Parts: sequence; structure tokens; C-alpha cells
Amino acid sequence: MQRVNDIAGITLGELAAQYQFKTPEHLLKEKGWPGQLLEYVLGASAGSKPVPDFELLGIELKSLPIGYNGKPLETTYVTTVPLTGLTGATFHDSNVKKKLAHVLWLPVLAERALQPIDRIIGSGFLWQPNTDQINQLQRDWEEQIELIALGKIEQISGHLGEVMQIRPKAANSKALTDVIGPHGKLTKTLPRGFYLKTKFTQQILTEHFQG
DNA sequence: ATTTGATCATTC
DNA sequence: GAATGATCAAAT
Repeated sequence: MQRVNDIAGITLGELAAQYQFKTPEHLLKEKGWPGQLLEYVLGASAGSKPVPDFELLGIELKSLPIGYNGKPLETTYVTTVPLTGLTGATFHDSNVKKKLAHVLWLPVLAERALQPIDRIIGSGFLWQPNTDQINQLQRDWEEQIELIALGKIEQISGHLGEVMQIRPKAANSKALTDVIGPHGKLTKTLPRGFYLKTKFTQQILTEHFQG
């Protein structure tokens, strides 16, 4: 947290310069750059291993793009949606619950008009979901996972879920992976991910900075 | 080929 | 303008 507090207020460009990290002109082809820079600087176990960013602390790092109004500009990716082997799956054992058990939120002023290097790092904070938030996530998880388990994934779109939605998460719209089909047989579909709606992350910001 | 880091861009 | 759907690079 000391390192987090040390970088609050400076720009991504200044931080990248200090660590001799590359600085793209735009994020058209390096969409993950802000997160990768922050992981590197804060000492998160690099790479794309399916474990928490700070493995020994069990803490997940999430950068959160916000606008001049302080509100989130984008939904927040959580994890891949399991599309097979859902028999007996429960929210309690889900990757969603594990990922969100302990999060280091790091807001970044990231208006699109600002070049990536001019985006300003905000005040990061540790967060754990409260009972209400757990319950909201569980309801959304169960509703949507049930549809998938019943072979109805094609009925799922981004409008489902009160605070957490399922959307494509793939190289492109032609990528395919296994899924439970309408008649219980495996078929193919676009890989999906769970995303937190901005309503939810905004609530987290509000309760931290005003609560 | 998949997961993680997300943001871009079109649609509503 | 917000939300959904599409997409990109690195790491494994």
C-alpha cells in the first residue's frame, strides 16, 4: 500500500519513464498496457497465470478507468465463464468469488481525450465485498450459469445481470470454444467472460471515498 | 489454444 | 451518452 500511495497523483507516462517501461501512443493495439505497467511497478506476479496477482497475499489488482466525473468509464473484466462441466458447480466454489474475495482497486483518470501517458493514477485501496455485494454477485452468477448449464447460452447477452454481466471475451468474433448445447451435447460458441457493470464498481468507489 | 491485461467501436 | 459486442498483445 505504501507503493500504491507513492504513485498516486502521477501520470502513467511518468511512472513508465521511471521504470523504463514502454509507452504506446494509443491503446488501439495494447489495450492491457495500463494494467501491465501497474502490475510491474507494484510487484504483482507477472504473466497470465490463473492465480491472484499478488499470489502470497491472495489479492487481485484491478485498474479502474474513471472519467472527470469520477465515474467508471468501462466495465471490469473478472474472469472467464466456465461453459462445460457445470454439474454441481456453485457460486461458493466459483472463480468469480475467488477473484473478488480481495481486490486492490486502482482508479486511473482515463478520459479518452487523454493520451495514455497523460492519464493520472488515483488513490488505490483494498476492498472486500460486503454481504449485500456477495449476494448480488451470487444471484447474477447463478442466473446466468444456470442458463449455460441448460444449454441456453445463446439466450445470454450483456443486458442480463444486475451487477455482473456475461459478454464475449475472445480474439475475435470467429473464435470458438466448447459449450453445453441445447440437447446436452457439446457444441461450439464464442468464449465469454464475466464483467462487473459500472453501476457496481461505481458503488465500490462511492462507499470508499464517501462512505 | 487459452487466460489475463483491458479498451475499442458499433449499436441501442 | 451508455451499454453491448468485438477486438488486440503478452504470457503460458
